[in-house]
Amino acid sequence: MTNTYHHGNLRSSLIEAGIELINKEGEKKLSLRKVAKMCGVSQTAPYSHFQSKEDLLDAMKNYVIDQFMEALERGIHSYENQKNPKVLIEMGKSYVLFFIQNPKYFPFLFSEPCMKVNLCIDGDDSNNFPPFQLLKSIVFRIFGDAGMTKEEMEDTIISLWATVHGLASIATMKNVYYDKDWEKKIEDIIWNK
Amino acid sequence: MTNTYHHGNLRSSLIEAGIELINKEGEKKLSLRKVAKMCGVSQTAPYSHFQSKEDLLDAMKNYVIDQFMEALERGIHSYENQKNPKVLIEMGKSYVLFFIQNPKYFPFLFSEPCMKVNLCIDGDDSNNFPPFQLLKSIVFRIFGDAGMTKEEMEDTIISLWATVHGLASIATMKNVYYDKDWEKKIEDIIWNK
DNA sequence: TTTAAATCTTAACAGTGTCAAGTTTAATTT
DNA sequence: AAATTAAACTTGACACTGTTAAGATTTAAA
Repeated sequence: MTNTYHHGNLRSSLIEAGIELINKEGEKKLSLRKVAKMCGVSQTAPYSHFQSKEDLLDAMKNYVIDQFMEALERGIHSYENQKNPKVLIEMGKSYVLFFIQNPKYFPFLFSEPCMKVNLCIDGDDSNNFPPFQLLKSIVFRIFGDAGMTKEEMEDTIISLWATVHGLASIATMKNVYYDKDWEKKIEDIIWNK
Repeated sequence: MTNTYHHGNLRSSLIEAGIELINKEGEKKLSLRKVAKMCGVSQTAPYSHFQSKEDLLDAMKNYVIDQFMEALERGIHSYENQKNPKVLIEMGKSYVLFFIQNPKYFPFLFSEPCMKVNLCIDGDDSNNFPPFQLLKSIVFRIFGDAGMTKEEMEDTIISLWATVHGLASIATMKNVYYDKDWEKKIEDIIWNK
């Protein structure tokens, strides 16, 4: 049939076209009208699937977060013994590496984050930013039975996240010049903790 | 005289009005026209002083960087012995504290930075991002004569910056919930390095 | 088969950055 | 002191933006 009025897959197409634009030109140059045109659809068609531009951006972020979580979990499962503290190092490496491989995702995810992050040790995790929730659960799994106090675990969690997140931030800043191999340097630094 | 045609101070007024807007509503809601209106001047008047909106934003960032540098230097000089490694901790605390006190400045300065950062140990520092140049020079001053290799110093510099920058990033994310005292937690974490 | 709902369309609105051309004031030269 | 030039501003216009309103087309439900 030659029906071109209904796209069929517009919602996910818009998300993927949007992410393509993010990787090409960054969030600042992304416009709803461009994304719509990429999908061969009128300017206002997206409003059948998203309340606003911000709403589409949130959906795109969730799409990226899913990929991010998969990368983190691949790193974590490189050790069979899930109580080996080395899994934290692998997670950290995966964290930084994901953004080195997808530099545009870092400012996109973290400039105006779409999700809540609860740092409190006994805080509600059900709506927590998934990567952070994952870090929290792993620290608990490794150190919870090992006599570490809650306060020490909280310090560990925040410190780990700060270091790794800071490394990712530096490694992906487009104005940072560094002539050596980031991956190696990051491994060095994470190991020396 | 009743001359209101020439503003007299427009360039700096635009910068300050722009920063006021950043603090009120963030960079995303800042428009050239709003800033111009705040200064009681027409939409295109800013073009006599800045080539583009981006150009004004860069000037605003440099204005903020000056304040930032002052805060860092106040922290550094809390010890008279400038070779005491504790000055690095004071610098780190000042770094994070500056952004806790001015949360909107963090995404503003680092989302699309206006200056180059050269991480290479022997790199050219003349055009380097001033706060980073400062960190580099202090690490050199403290550890340069103390038998530390260049490679170790580079590790130290990147690691310090990553940790402190990561802490600032976390502490200022508007979606991060944390019910305790950030300043104390940051002190804990920086000291435990 | 009619009705309702979902998905799309065009037309229009106010707001944006920026250019072009002209006006007013200040500075410089004669 | 007068004339000229340059700097700092103005209005008007352009293409682009997010978003709303009202209507058209297709699919799903009754």
